[in-house]
Amino acid sequence: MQIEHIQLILNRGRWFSNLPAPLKQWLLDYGQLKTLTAGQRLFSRGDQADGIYAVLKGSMQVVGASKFGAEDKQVMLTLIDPPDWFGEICLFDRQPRTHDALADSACTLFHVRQGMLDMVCQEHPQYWRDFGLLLTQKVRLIFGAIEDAALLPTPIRLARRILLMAEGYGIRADSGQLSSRVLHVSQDKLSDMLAVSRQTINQILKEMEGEGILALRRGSIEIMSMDLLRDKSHIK
Amino acid sequence: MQIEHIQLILNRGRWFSNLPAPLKQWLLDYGQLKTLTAGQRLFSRGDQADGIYAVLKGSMQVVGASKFGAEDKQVMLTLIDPPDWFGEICLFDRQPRTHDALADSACTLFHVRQGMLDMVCQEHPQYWRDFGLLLTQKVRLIFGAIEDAALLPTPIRLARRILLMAEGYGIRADSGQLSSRVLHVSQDKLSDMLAVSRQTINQILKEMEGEGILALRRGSIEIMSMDLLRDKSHIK
DNA sequence: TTGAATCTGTCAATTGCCTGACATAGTACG
DNA sequence: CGTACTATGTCAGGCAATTGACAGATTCAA
Repeated sequence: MQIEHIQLILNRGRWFSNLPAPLKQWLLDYGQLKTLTAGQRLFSRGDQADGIYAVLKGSMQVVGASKFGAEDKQVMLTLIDPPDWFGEICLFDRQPRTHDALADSACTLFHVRQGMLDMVCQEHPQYWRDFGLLLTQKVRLIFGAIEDAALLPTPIRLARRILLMAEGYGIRADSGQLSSRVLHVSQDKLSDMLAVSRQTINQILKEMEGEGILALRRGSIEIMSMDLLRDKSHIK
Repeated sequence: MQIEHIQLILNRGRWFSNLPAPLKQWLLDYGQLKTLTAGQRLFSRGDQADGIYAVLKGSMQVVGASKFGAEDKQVMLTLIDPPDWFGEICLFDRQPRTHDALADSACTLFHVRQGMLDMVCQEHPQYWRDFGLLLTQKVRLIFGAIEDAALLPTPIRLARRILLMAEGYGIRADSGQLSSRVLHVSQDKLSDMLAVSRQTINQILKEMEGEGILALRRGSIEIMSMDLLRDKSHIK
């Protein structure tokens, strides 16, 4: 993949596009490409961290697995699409990874190693703030999701989640631009994301299909009316 | 309050106690005391941020309020006790406050203004990393809470929350030391924290009282057996 | 001291969601 | 090409948690 192409993809993300030019250039110079096959594991919870990643192609899923009572539930799965970054928590505290990261589909990642990051932050400590911005962006998203989970009925939460996914979780540089109408996500994964059963998700999706908001396919969802979806989400 | 006393309190927190000495000193020099009466509001969601706070005396509650359907539910309430800090998200991104902050009881806070923090970070940009550590500490706690909420049955979640509160959320410098046996929290607030109804909380607490784990009082809970509580939490 | 407010304790009725089960339809792969 | 696998769609039974209601207890303020 050409460096210009990488740059083009990354610049679509709000975080990267607002970075100071020297740091941008530095990341482009010292980052490495890494490819994963579908289902391949990148790291697991508890692993020693080694840097941060951006998704250039395909998508990654971030999963918190449970070991309680021999069950194999998983939770708070997030799908990470281009051009978003992940793995930045450990950058600061050098503690182990908090989640598992797996390739949802065949992936091309952009990897910047911990040692490299340490170097550049040693030389330009003001960059710590820039990496902090990556963190706060994610923290604000999480707080929103937590409140939704606690306060809203499931159908509205689902509508909001679909809306968020379609709009790139609000962290795209071109936020005003037209959003993607087709989401490649199974009902099964949606149920993991919202921590409700697949049956419940299916029932609500069917309702929304009946209301002309969505069209359901195998492994994907098409948004038929952004306006109706927004209404359902109770967002102005 | 004497500066030595402030220092003594703050040093009990893991974040502050591990700070580089010059930053510690600087915070002590430029921070200001602020007192709140019980119930007084410090800031609200959407407010322009002005720096970070530590609780020296009393306790603060951090609340996310809802405006959905004219209901007045509140969620993800966290009680912040001495010597813990809050308000650090906005430090990085200068965005509005994500939550409301109110005095749970009469409070003495230690306030370091945004302008001051900007100054010191301008001069010593490596301090951004130290403030980032405050953020990651909180992010890791939140991830834990999210997983618990999604995977565990309510009685276990409640046991874990009580254990966490008793142990200062694991962010005390003296983590090995004996934990507080009496928690000053109403059942009502616990229900907000776990996003379940007060009745359910009461029922579970009564069960735990019957098992000899807790003793219930008006406005407070005494832990009778840390070991039994840990068993109930399924934590080794 | 008396009334208001807050917290605790408990009940009954209701419901939203889960578990489990099974049928169908696409997709991948030998 | 047919078998195995995965995802969707749907039903019924059961249960955990919610809502609503009310009574007693403690604290606060007038």
